[in-house]
Amino acid sequence: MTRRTRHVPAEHATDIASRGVPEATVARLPLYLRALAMLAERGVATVSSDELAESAGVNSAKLRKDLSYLGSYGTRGVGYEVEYLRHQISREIGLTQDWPVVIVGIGNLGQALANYAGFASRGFRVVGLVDADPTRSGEVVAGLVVSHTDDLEQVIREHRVAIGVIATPAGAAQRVCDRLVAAGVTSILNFAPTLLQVPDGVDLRKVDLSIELQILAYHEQRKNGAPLALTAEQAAELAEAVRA
Amino acid sequence: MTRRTRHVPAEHATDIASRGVPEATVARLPLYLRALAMLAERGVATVSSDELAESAGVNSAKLRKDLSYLGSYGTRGVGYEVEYLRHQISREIGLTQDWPVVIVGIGNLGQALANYAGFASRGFRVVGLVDADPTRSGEVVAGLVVSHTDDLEQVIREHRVAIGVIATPAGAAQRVCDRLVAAGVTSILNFAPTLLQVPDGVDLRKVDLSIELQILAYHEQRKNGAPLALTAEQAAELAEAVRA
DNA sequence: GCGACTTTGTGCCTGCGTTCACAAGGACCT
DNA sequence: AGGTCCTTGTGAACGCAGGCACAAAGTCGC
Repeated sequence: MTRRTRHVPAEHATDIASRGVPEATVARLPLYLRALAMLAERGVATVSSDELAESAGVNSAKLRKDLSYLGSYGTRGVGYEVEYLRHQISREIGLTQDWPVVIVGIGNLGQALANYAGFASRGFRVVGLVDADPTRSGEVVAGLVVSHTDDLEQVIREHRVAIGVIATPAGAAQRVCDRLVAAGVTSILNFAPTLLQVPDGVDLRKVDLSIELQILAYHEQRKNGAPLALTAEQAAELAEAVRA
Repeated sequence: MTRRTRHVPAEHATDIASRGVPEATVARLPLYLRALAMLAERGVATVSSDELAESAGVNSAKLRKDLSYLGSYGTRGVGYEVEYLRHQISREIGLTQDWPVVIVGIGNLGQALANYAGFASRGFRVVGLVDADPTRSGEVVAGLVVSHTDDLEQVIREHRVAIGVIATPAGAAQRVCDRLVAAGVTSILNFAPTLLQVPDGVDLRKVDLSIELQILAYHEQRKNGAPLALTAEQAAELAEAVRA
């Protein structure tokens, strides 16, 4: 029963519900939210954990446990009310409020992000597009005028931006990161393929496009490729295994 | 000592080294590879686990344990030879061979991926760009001519593509996925915000841009925002906690 | 050649996350 | 009103991953 409580001085009988949601659960809440959105669109009013779990692509026991961290929002014997659950999860993640976001680096990736519908539809509002290239300033991308990096701090303060997205080349990422932090940004999503240093209190998440491909390559190699291209030691070990 | 062995009939004294690398380790190998590349570029010949761990942003004990799954490539009292370790990790992931990749959906994201230098430099070679929009066929992106979706199967067979990248809208993703699988692709990286179904034997990884932002929003809400915007129940619970 | 020093490789412990299986609880029918 | 059926919520067991701390093993200086 004792859940993980962070920076909470005294442990009481029951934790405050909204605290102590495991990180793994938080990462899945958006999945459930999307599944619920699809169900709502189809006019489904009520859904069981089995059905919802299948829509989201997870185990139903895991789904129920995840939801139980948020509270008891289901009805035994019936299931979950789609709209109600949707609202509860949205509130838990913080999607009922508006999150102004600034995107730094308006290359192909930055533009893709600026145009990404998944942001706008979920409480995120891109309020600033910033690029270091002066020739791009003034250009309109996704309905927004691109600003020069010099104006980064102004954009952040003006719109009270708390979340920044870095889509610059690796070489510029740390400088941009430092400036974001200095200007008051406390959550950063980094697409640049480099390790960023942030002070305590700033959340940093990383999306690395090439790492995902490399992981796929690893598994791919182990499927059919591996037996065809053995190293000397592997061949020796395999031979031994077969002999036995 | 007994590591996880999958689909191996008999367990021998020592597992085949290249098997049984934990998934969490596989996901970090690309990190080490990048750190090593940076060190090599700086002319560093030898590196200790402490130094390399810092470059990669992980715990040094974890780094050593990860590397130990691949073999004993270090020298006690000295460290790891940068180039040698780099080669070993590359070979383990399968980056010493060439991986032809096809990208489906040449929107902003698809273009970003096609131009992404991190692919080419690590054994991945984009051999096909495919888009459903006929007006885009013939267009040149990242030095490649965009093909129409109709030619997808031909591109895959011609180049023996094993890895496909889906960067289409959500609605088209499953159809594209099915065709990739039917044409022989066995590893898929999906950027479309939707759940894909693949048969056994096909590896599927997902990158969801909006999920990452939502996770950040969750933590952001819990920093300073939460105390300012309590729900009625949260307020009641907080009051109770303070009273005690 | 030997001892001191350095760094790897790993045994062990701890904690988180997943899954099973079932009790608890509510709806619905009779 | 009572019983049956269904689905949630969760206790408990298990397995993977992370991290400490140390023994093993090599280098380097003398």
